[in-house]
Amino acid sequence: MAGHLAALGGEHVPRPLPPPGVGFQREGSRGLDDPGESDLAVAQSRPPADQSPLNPCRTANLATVRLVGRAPALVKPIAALRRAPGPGARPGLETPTGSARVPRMSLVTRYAPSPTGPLHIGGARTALYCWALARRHAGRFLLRFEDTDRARSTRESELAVLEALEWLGIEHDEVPGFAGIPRQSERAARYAGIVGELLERGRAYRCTATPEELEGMREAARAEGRKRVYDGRNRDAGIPADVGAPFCVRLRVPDSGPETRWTDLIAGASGEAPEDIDDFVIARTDGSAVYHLAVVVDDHDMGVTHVVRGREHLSSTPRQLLLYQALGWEPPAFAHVPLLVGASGKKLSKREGDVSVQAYRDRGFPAEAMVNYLARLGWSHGDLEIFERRTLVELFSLEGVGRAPAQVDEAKLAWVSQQHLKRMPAEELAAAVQPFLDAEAGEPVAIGERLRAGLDLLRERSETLADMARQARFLYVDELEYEPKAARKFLKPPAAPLLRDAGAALGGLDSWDRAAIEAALGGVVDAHQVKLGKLAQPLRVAVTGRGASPGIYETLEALGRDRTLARIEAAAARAETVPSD
RNA sequence: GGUCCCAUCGUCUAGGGGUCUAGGAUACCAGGUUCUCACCCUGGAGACACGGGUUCAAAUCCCGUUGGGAUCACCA
Repeated sequence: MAGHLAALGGEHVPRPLPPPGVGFQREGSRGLDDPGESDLAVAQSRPPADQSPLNPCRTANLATVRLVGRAPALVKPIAALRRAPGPGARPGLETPTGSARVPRMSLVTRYAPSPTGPLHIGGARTALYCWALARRHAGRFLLRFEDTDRARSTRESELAVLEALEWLGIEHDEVPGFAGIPRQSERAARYAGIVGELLERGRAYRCTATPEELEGMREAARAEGRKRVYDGRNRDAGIPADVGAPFCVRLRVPDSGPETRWTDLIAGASGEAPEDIDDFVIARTDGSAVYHLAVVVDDHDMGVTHVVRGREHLSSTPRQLLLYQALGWEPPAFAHVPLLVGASGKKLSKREGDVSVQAYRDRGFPAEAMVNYLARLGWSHGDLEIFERRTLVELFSLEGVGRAPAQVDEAKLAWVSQQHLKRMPAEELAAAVQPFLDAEAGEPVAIGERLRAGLDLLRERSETLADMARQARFLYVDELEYEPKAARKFLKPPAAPLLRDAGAALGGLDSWDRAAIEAALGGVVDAHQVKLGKLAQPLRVAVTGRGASPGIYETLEALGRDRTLARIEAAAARAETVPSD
């Protein structure tokens, strides 16, 4: 957090890059097939010993140890990867021979949001993929704010985005040559210089066409069925800077040429015929640069090698390619991630409810679960369903990303969340529930040994941290409130003697542990000649106030002797006074 | 409308000509376990959008149709 925020302030905060290969799987380090205590890599439904290529638990190790590509036997022929025929072989990330176009060690990705609101989960997923790709290849993951929309961009949103990424554990690296996180709004001079250069070299020209003229051209183009709208009237007019009329700057787009086609790392062969592309504006009348120019210049200046971004940018990529060409720069590799859609099947929007990362955090989904779910939404690796960040970094590959849009399914998110809750280390779990506990209690709650034990019992019964905090109420509130329905059903006169005897048996215990409690209650059950349920249910309501809870023995153990006895007494008294119906 | 893209159970996905009467996960249903709830276990139902090709053989390749989406700005 500190790093992020300081960086935002524009100060240079050194964050040394790890040496190549450091940070993940290294030679000699523990392999994935060693079931470590914190490793969540679980291939559902496959025996652990299975060595099929689908089981990451063994084979993936080969690929990561030396940070080279997958073992040759496991990698599909590059050509077959994405139905990407024709020229421009897929820029291989995983070629075993090491002949990848981009040297692996220098792989650089970036996430470049417009700070116009909170980070939504679609953006978070894109950032996650960028981050995972960079980490997987020991490269760097950079951040940049595209805040040229001055009206809608706010510092507050920048903060919100940073906070969301921070929470998700998506850490960005320092951008070489920049102080803090680059903002487009601060780079106007650089863009202007580039525009000037393009003008000088004849790759761009000034155009004085008015909005009205443009409107006319649009109509004409439509009427004639022409693809290009701009008729090129000022293309060769050689309009000087001192025309005395307002002008914008347009790029001279070639009539033909291959530079508008590329092999997208996710979408496959992509592109558009150059003759369909207008001489588009690169600098507005007020001299400011247009978005496409800014991205290209920024990505180049930041040394970005792999542009991983949302699918909505796919159709503007040809124009950016044209810019790279005009500038004489080598374009990066592109990977366009399919959109995330809501339950309606439409693009994610406010209509679907609050889909911001913050909203999910506030609802109690652990960050690890969000990362897991989001990563798995559109990306897959065999049957792997539950995994942690570390595993994602070891296994992530653009080849595993699908091409179809994905829909958010809260039911599955809930399941993923529960799986993480079940396996989270105690320390982590305590830290994660703390805010929910406090909120539920209305005051700070201290997590002692007892409460921690109680939390443990609730892991497999909770889908979210909020859920867990709610169920744990009986462990930390002084005044127990009964669920009306449960109390009506179980706290009745016939239960009173059972409760009193249980209280007496429990009160006479020397040690307060599960075994002793079980023995004591067993005695009561035997004495009354009833089944355990007859005692367990009233007891459960007595101590938890609810009809459902973890097993009764461990519940009492976690609650502690004093509270247990007091609550049994209170419940027995209540049971006696309630008229039998 | 132009251009481009996408299409396997409700959802996320595996699949890349034969190994597919299509696998896994989730959700759903039934049963088991059981002091409740959950977890867990077992079983069930559930998909190649449609139509043509190519081929001895198509979920897989080609064309078309349908449906969905993105994008077409001196927005980002």
